[in-house]
Amino acid sequence: MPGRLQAEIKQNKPFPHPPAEALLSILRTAAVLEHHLGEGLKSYGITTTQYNVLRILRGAGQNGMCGREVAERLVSRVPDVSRLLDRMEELGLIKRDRDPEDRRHVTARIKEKGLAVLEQATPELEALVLRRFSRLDPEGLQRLIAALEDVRSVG
Amino acid sequence: MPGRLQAEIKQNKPFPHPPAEALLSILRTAAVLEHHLGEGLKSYGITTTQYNVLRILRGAGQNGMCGREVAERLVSRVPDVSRLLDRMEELGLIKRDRDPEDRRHVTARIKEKGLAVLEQATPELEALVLRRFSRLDPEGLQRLIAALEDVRSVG
DNA sequence: TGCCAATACGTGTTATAACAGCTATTGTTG
DNA sequence: CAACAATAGCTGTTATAACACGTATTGGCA
Repeated sequence: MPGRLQAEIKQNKPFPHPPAEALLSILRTAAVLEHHLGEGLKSYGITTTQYNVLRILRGAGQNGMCGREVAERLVSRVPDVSRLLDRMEELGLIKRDRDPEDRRHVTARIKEKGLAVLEQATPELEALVLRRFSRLDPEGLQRLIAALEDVRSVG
Repeated sequence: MPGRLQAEIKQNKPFPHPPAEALLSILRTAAVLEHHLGEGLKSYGITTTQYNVLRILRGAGQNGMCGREVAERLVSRVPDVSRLLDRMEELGLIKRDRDPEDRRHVTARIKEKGLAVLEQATPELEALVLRRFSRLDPEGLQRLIAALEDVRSVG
């Protein structure tokens, strides 16, 4: 079998070595998933990054969280959290207040509208994710997770 | 073990279910790899997307390739190939000529400078990739590739 | 206390991604 | 052959990512 990723990106030559194929597999799969998730969220008017921020802030509850903490918890590094939160505040999804204890911090909290969007969008995303991974059994999932963990932990 | 991805993104609660963890693993790993590759390419003045285009055009040889074909072969979907190729032409990496056979097509070809950049950058990237995947044995690599293939092929 | 580094944000700017719409060229079909 | 659809590419615009730098606030230390 010539490998389906080769067909997907219309590559004729065989891959020089498996690590390169694995690399491309990861990048391409992530691109596909990101695109798919983005499409699913489009009707809610938010991006995947914004969805993640909402989940993070919901997890923080009424205490809220400052911008740096949000940035640390994001899946992919975002060097411009200020304006990301700006936009979300404009959309009415979150609010921000300067922390009176340490006036350098700005504490962000999720608002009702943000919670509502999260609750509406999540079931759809869950279903989407379940379908995506439906061909992998529990053991396959764990192996996949562990392998990716190995890739990241090399640094 | 509480799972290292949870520590990485400072998540305290356990993941609701393995597919969600797998999804985040893929997205996060891709982000890390993309960033890492981007850093490696920075000294050559090109992005990972441009590097991919150079590889694609080198593969096409003197026949070159039209923009639509390049787009199809890219790892992640790029809806704006015209300006991507614009920039690469400005950098002197490629050249473009309108195809006299079918004047709708614009055939792109790699230039000497593009080949030179490719030859300089590739060994560094290869080393980087090999190190990244060094903790996976051949079987682990094949399983990873197959699992990601399963995820993509659900559509 | 006064200086200085560190921290957390904000801002300015450029580059690129994403989306929609437009033009030129070719193929198709009545 | 004329009209029309399909294809390939370009352009305009907005939004976002990425980077560098500036500002306010705090904490540490001589």
